[in-house]
Amino acid sequence: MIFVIMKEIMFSTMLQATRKLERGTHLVTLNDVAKKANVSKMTVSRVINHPEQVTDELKKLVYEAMQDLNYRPNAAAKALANNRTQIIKLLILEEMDTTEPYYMFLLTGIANELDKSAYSLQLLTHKNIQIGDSDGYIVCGMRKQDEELVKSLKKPTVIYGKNDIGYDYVDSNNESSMERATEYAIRDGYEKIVYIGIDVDEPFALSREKGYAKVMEKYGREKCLYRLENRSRYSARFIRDNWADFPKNTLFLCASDRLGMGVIREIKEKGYDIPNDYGVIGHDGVFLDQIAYPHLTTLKQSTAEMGAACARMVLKKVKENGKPQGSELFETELKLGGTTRNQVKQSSLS
Amino acid sequence: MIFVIMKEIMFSTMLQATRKLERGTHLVTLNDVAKKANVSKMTVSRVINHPEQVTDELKKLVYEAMQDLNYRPNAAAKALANNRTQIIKLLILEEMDTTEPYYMFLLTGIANELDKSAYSLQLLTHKNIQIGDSDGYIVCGMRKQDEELVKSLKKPTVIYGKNDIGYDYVDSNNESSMERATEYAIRDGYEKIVYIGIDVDEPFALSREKGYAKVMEKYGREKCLYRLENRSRYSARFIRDNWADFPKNTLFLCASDRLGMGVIREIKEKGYDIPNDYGVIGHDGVFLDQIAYPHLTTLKQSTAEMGAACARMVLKKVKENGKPQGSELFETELKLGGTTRNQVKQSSLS
DNA sequence: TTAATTTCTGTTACCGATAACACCTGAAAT
DNA sequence: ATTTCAGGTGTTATCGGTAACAGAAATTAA
Repeated sequence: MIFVIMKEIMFSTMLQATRKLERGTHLVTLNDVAKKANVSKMTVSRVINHPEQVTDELKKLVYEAMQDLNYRPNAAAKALANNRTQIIKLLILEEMDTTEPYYMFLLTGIANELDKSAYSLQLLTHKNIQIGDSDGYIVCGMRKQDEELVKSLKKPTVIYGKNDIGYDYVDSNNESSMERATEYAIRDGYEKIVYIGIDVDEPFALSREKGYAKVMEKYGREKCLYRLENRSRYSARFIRDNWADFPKNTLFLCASDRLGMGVIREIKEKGYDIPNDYGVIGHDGVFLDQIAYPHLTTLKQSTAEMGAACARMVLKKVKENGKPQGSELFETELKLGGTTRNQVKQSSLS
Repeated sequence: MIFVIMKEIMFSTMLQATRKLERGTHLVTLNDVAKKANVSKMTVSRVINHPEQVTDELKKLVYEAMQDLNYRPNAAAKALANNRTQIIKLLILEEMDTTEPYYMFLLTGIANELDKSAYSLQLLTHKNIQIGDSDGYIVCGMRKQDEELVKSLKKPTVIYGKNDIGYDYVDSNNESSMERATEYAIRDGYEKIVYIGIDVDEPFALSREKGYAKVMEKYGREKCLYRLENRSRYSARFIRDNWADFPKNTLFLCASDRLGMGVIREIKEKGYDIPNDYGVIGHDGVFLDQIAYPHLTTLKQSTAEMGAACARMVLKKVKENGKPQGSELFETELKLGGTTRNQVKQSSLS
């Protein structure tokens, strides 16, 4: 602030109050850099956007000038000239109050990455879908019924979550995640491994089931797979209603921490010990696992990193005029809590 | 969208491919509206920004033209001309993984409101404070140690949360919130009301305590007030360690749902009944109250509305060149769960 | 040595909006 | 009837960048 004020005083003292100064205070422009480096502003612009077209010598001069003046490009001007908006819209199609709070981490990851490219974010929820101008979209929580909407988007789009409609996406490697968990459960000495999945016909749910099924077959264990709505009271009720089917030394492998919490609650209610009598493993590892008591053993997603990856992917796609980017899968981390016995050497895991 | 395609076809058919069309596709500009309405673009601009300077007759023409063409102002151009950025930065100074997920709701509220004014959001966290260009700031989770940082901001700033440093803010009415809860607890027949607060020296914590204290005095009850770090394991341990002090028919009034969860857990652990033997009331009502079993009776904050209010306040402040806006307090809603007896007629509450 | 390229840099026009100014009307004042 | 003035509208320059083109210098080819 002091600097700004000083600058203003200096100028008005010099009676040089140009229109530019009256209007605004953006300090350093391309022009300033250009003057300092004794080149045209086009050259400076090239150094930034097409450095290969500029001599090393000039590039050096320009870089130094930019450093000295602490040049920061004006996103609005850039946007206007490129016919871009410098905005990426994030569509959240899920009800947020029924969902776990990992969105916040996802958002943080996205936002930090966008910032680096002077992009900003607009958040749209199912309640507020004003598909205005933007350079691209990131879509989360997409279900089958949202496909039409997503297909109607006219700009580069990346989906957070595997999908069947050929869109570029970023996701956790749900299959390998559950493989690892199942393997761990078996090695941790649990006899029966019951899978409690989420009752939606979506790729993420199917992948998780597949991971479980694969390892159970590999070990010749009997599969035991259920599907519930993703709410702790349903998993609690499920345990209560089917208690006879679950002998001691059973582990419940849950497709979400939320389901895991219901399971824990009900086992404690029955007076059994976790992890000795029964084990529980959840999935997501964002928040609920820490709220649970004992802390849930869970598969922790790298939510913020995945957000960053989404952002990088859309931006790249924007730059390359919508060119397909494929997909990116992130491994989860098995985070041990107090709901498993944890007698396995971590190093012995694949 | 059909409209878009048609328009493109029309133009190319007419072999009128101007440079504008080659470069981009922003459809309708001020100029287009101006032509359609037979006025200059300056008039259109005035209709938008200074309608009082334009005849009703022309205004009508212009509005119609805008409607017909579905005109959407170009935020980048506007930003550039006004020497603005059309960006508001949100600073989250708290660790998000120790905090409840209400930020997501806050964010939604902010984002929706900003959208309406073609503003977008940039999210900054304590890990990533790149205070670049923006027109204003919204700050959340500010603690004493952050005051310097906040004071160094050079643009209109609104704080989410009451503060002592004279900044405009939006917050829940924490005092009246706890007054209501205390009153309710008493009327619901609990003999002893224990307050479990959060151990930070911040206005929100103090206001909540004050609300409790006030009503306890009013009813001539003995105050019993503790402060803990905001984690469920601490409140659980606290209950365990001081169990002797809590006869049956005690209600624990907690400054957060998180603390409330620890209390519930420990009471259940001891084998007592909630809500008959003991009562629990939490605060926040964003997410954890629904995870708790039984559901927590809590004071639900209007988080999204407060977010919207923050956004409106910064935008107003930006428009009015930083003019102070005062503060805005939102009442919480007493949301009854299974942790209180709920024998009180709601209507009898103040 | 001169013509033909290639490589690099500068000039111009433009993106879509706005403030300042110029101008033009008609009503009020003299 | 002429001057003043106010309100209402159009013109111009500008915000800070970038693409397209033009032009100069350095290479290469002949």
